[in-house]
Amino acid sequence: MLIGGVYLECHGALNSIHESPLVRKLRAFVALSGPELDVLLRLHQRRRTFAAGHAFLHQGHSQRSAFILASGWVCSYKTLPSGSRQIVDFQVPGDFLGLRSVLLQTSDHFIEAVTRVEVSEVLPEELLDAFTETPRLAAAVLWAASRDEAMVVEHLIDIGRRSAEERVAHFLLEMGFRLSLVGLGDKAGYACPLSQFHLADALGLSAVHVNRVLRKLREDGMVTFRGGKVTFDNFEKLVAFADFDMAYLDQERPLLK
Amino acid sequence: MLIGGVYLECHGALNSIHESPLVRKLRAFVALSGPELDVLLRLHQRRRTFAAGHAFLHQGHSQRSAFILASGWVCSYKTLPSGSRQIVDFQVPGDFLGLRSVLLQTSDHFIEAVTRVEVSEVLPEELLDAFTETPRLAAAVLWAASRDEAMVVEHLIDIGRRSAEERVAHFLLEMGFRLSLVGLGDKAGYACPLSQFHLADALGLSAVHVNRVLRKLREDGMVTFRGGKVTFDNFEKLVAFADFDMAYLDQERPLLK
DNA sequence: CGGGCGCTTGATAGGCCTCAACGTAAGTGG
DNA sequence: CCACTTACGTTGAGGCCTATCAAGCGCCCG
Repeated sequence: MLIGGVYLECHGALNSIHESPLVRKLRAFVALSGPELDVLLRLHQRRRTFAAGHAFLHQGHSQRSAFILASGWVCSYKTLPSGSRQIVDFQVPGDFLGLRSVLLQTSDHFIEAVTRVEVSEVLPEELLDAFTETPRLAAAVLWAASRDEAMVVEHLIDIGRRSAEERVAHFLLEMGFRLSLVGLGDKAGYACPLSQFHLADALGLSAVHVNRVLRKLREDGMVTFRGGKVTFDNFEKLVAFADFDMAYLDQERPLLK
Repeated sequence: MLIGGVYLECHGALNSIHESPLVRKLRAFVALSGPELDVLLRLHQRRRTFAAGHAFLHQGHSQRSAFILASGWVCSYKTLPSGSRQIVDFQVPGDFLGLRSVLLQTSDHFIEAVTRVEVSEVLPEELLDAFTETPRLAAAVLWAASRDEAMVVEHLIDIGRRSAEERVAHFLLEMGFRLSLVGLGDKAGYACPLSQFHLADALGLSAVHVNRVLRKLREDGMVTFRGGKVTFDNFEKLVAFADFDMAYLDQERPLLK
């Protein structure tokens, strides 16, 4: 997809475990020891690539693998008989995919690549071995997974009780914050490969209305969504307008010493 | 609250572990052995009662305990600065409360008693001990917790992509199905202590509109919500109308042998 | 008996959807 | 190199769905 060529990717093999977005994210929560880094490196062995638009996990399938997202964006969604779809969440580099469907054996939604993506496939045994071998690592991963679930809840509130403008503003901030955890964004903005249709499907709006709302937010000098980039024109104003609470994402000190 | 007196409660001490709604629910997933029942009994020791309307878990607090809900309904919600609130989920007898906030240490929402409730308080050590002692039990509990999370996702779709009528219909069916797992409801209906305001806050609607929608559903002969009771006047028609998928809740055979 | 809470119903307003047309940019094949 | 295609973005008109405001009813309880 690569809109306008501004979309960042990290090509090639993983030269060092320190390049992994997952490692970068986990380090914000827990200081990782040498053996723990070794285990993480082991989990990154089986690299795979999927083309943009490819759905690689299907509703109802008993999925045998989990994936660590190395580069690119994916989305998980459900469809309704009316034909419309609801995007439940987006995943960005450093996120786990299908963690729950390994630990338990339900895949109740689709997962589709938004851009071309690179993932590391993790077999169930490998994951369980890694967790028993390094419990602290398991705690850190589950902590991150739980934070993702907290965001699904926040997403629900977004849709249930906020106006269209607030929804869009809140969503753009949230994605920015998640990306900043893996070094792919800051208070100035970030590269975003999503179309206005993606926003619409995620926020329960029509694409037409998303377009109008984006124009309004741009004209109000808060945020610009254009050409595959999100630019925060006035970060503080946007945070106030969207009632964005960074507390539930902000983890200053490592969780475990 | 006890609307109309029809609301069912199980009073008094737990005479037998078999009376526990949690045991009843877990049994649908896994055949429980004697030792496992003993462990469950141990978790039920510390009984507590909360009055209707009492909020016993607060946003931001570091909660030290989990609870097993024995009787009554509770709801978990978040509030917005505008004053409105979004109910994320309801819990009914047999559900765990605050499981995540024990395993990890975040409580990002409120939990409030809808009716007078009876709970068993479970200390973190007790829970972790029980899980290491009987891993199959841990799997069953996590399975149930995962099913609850799947319902939050379904709830999100409810709000994002369904009309008000479909939302209400889908919600009433979902609660009915959850209650049937613990023997508190069937295809005829169930006792429901919720007010129309509760429905509104859960479904992202105004109470006034909920009222109109309920009238419509009643006049169309599908479901009656009145006097603390939900009556399915035409179960099949309602399921079809709401596009209710029982697959993700329906667990015919036990998960583990 | 008065007051509060929940339910009910009507009138009005507005947010968001749908339909529709057009612009722009990138990819494709002759 | 250009016509064609496709995808995404933009803008307008009209209308439905749902919120808001407001008033009244019934019931329970102090």
